Amino acid sequence: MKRDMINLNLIQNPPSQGRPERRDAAENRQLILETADRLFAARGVQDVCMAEIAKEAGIGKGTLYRRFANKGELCLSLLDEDYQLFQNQQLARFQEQMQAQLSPIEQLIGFLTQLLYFINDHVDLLNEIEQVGLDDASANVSIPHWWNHLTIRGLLQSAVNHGEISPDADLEYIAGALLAPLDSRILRLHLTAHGFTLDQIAAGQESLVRGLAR
Amino acid sequence: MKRDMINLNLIQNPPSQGRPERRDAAENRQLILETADRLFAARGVQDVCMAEIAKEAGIGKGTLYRRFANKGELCLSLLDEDYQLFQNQQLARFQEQMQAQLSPIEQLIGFLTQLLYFINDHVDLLNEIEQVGLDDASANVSIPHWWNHLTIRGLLQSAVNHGEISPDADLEYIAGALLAPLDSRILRLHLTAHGFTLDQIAAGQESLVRGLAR
DNA sequence: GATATTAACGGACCGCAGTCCGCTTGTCAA
DNA sequence: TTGACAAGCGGACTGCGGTCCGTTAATATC
Repeated sequence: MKRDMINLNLIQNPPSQGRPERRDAAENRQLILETADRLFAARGVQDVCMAEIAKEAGIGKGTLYRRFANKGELCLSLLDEDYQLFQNQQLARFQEQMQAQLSPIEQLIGFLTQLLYFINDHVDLLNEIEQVGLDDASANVSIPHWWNHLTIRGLLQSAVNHGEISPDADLEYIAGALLAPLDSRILRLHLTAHGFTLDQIAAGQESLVRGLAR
Repeated sequence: MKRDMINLNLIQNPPSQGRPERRDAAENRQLILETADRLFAARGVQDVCMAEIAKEAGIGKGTLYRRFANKGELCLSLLDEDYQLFQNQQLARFQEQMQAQLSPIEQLIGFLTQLLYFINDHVDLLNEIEQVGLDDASANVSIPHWWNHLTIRGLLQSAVNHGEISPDADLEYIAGALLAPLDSRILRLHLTAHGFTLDQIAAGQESLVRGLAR
């Protein structure tokens, strides 16, 4: 069975539906992204407010919010490039590993490790992204989250097909449970309050996944 | 080996250190708790703001914040009674189950299920509690979280001693990983966006725990 | 090039969490 | 009873995320 691993790519950098942005609007989008990137790098995502980004970019707050509905969406756009790179790297890895006949369980362990490091590298942006939409019912979940979930689910399904995991397993939930400790808020908790190290987490993940295989 | 399961009980309902509260202060604390409880019940935790609680209680905002440093702390106090009840119930359960010689793994599954339902019943309060302190480095973690973690860890340790789990396992991390999907924010995500049911989650948890046992 | 249309723009504005500080009052010792 | 003082008190204030709406200007059509 083929896994559904098309690069989703529908983060909303250019809105891509309706007619294209006016030139000034497109310029501002770029300007905002560059400004935000610079300010975030200098003083941390948490400590830079939207008004400041607008001011520093020399535009009004209304303009900023016309481009990006909220801080999370801005952060999502900022993450976009790196995340697409990550997706493509993983896709390439899967290709190699498939040819090398690496078992799905091993692939899953590898993916979770890679994901762990990626998330750790972008905790602050992701934190802002995940903060958004606690009331919004659906659309609650950021796009990266869904791709991660889908990928893990796909690997689990492969493992079932490969006989490594019982066909009775609830793959949908297991994927969610494996992903939960990688939520940026939880990860941060684990790293700071609990004092876990990245290697420790990677090892722990691995042992959990191995537990799934019989 | 005995598990460390003293009822922590040090939620800060009366502050319990330093001299006792002045009478007016204690009255206000009660008044605030009752008012908040009523408003939250009527319109939801998220939709009631601190100013409204103060106004409805007929006190100033400063007074409110003198009693409770932030909304999360207020919610924690509101949760206190129920949570202590929960703790005691679980402690009693463990007693029974120990006498019935139920294996630690089974006890853990039972505990996680009970915890799932408890958290589900109090998602809104917990959500507010967990929102707090993303920058605070330590003290980040709410007291309930620690007790839950400690309890799970204790049960895992018993399972190791009982030969159900490999002694090489990283119990500290595993406890964290099992608890992660029960974080109120993640649980809410799972219930709404993913559409998981409580029974599904309980079953999924159980299968993960069984996977840990060899 | 003139004109209409439609999106972009900017900044005043709102609501909420949390802080500050000058005023008031309970409590305890004399 | 009184007086001193720590604790309690209230509400104006700040900062931030996000919205609104009157004004401006880019494009499309003639």
